Amino acid sequence: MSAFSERVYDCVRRIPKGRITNYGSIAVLAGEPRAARGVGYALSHLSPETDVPWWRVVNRRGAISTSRVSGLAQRQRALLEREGIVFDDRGEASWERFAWDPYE
DNA sequence: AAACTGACTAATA
DNA sequence: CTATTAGCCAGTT
Repeated sequence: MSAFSERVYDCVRRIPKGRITNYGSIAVLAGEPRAARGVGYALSHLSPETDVPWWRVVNRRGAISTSRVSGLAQRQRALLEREGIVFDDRGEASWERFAWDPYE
């Protein structure tokens, strides 16, 4: 496991319940501001029993980015709604309202 | 070492 | 608004 992935997982673990963030922010916190894709790749290889709340990470629009994996998007949305996140008609969450501020 | 892939973004048309 | 292009990084082949 690379140091970058370790930092990514550590940052994701810091996301409070009921909040969401995007891949780019995680990349910044991990020390690589342009590694959004790397973040996505790292999260896609997590073990089923991991303690990392990967479902709190969505794309820049506040929508589920796991569309490419069958069934996963639906599961992620269910997990988020279970924590209080609300999705609109377009399947997007209110970024202004649920975004995680790492400095709080 | 080079080419490919992928749960990304920003800029452009 | 959507579609396309091009950059970006990590990990695999």
